[in-house]
Amino acid sequence: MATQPPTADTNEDTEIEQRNADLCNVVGSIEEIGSKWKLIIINDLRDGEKRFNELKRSTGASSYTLSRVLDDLEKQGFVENRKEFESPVASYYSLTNKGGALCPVFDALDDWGGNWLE
Amino acid sequence: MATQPPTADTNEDTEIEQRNADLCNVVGSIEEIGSKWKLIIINDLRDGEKRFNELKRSTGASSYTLSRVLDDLEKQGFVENRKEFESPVASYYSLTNKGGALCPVFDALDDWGGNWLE
DNA sequence: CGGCATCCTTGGAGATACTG
DNA sequence: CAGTATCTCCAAGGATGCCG
Repeated sequence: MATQPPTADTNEDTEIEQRNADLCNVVGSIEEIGSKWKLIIINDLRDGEKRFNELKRSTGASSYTLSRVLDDLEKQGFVENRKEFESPVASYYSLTNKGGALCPVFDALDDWGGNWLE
Repeated sequence: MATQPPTADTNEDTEIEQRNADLCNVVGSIEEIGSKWKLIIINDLRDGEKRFNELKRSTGASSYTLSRVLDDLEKQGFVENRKEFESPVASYYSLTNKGGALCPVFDALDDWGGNWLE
């Protein structure tokens, strides 16, 4: 992709706008979930429903952080919470469709890691 | 960070290790590039070579941040730097193979954004 | 143009302790 | 078990200035 010289820039603007339209999705996505804990937690929930302390153990997040991030993810619509009020309270977290739709992203990450990590 | 549990551990560890084996690639990847600016900058370089101030404009990062993150990315092997010392110095940044191999991740993000953003 | 050096503010996040 | 409440600390990152 050679940078076009400033001559005959008729198409350049639209090209750039086109590109921005392209990249906006990525940047927007990054703004939404581009933080370490969000990514790790969402990824961890790909296995299916998990409870609070289970997540705490598997992600290594403190309960404070976990609580906050889960709350955030729930508000953003990535995660669902289901509570059972019997005996010792149990609350289960799982991905919504929106959250589950991120699987290809993690698959790609997994793939990349397999080739380039270590 | 290896927190030693005071009480003798159960066979829970093997379970966790098993899980880590599965998720390690993803988590490892996230640990390496799971920060907003790194992702945004790498994504921005997918178009090809860009110079410092070009990146500064297109990413919106301050020169301080941009400089730091680029430096980091270079050390991590995601980004390459090419300098031209003539006239006003020019330095161009581009993705290495390792960095370019992340394209599928961004494609997946782009795809996701297209469906779930806005 | 590229990019450090500084100062300063914010919040991300660990540790710990406490409740329903 | 599933959180909430503090307290605290440190790194991320904006603003600004300077310099080759």
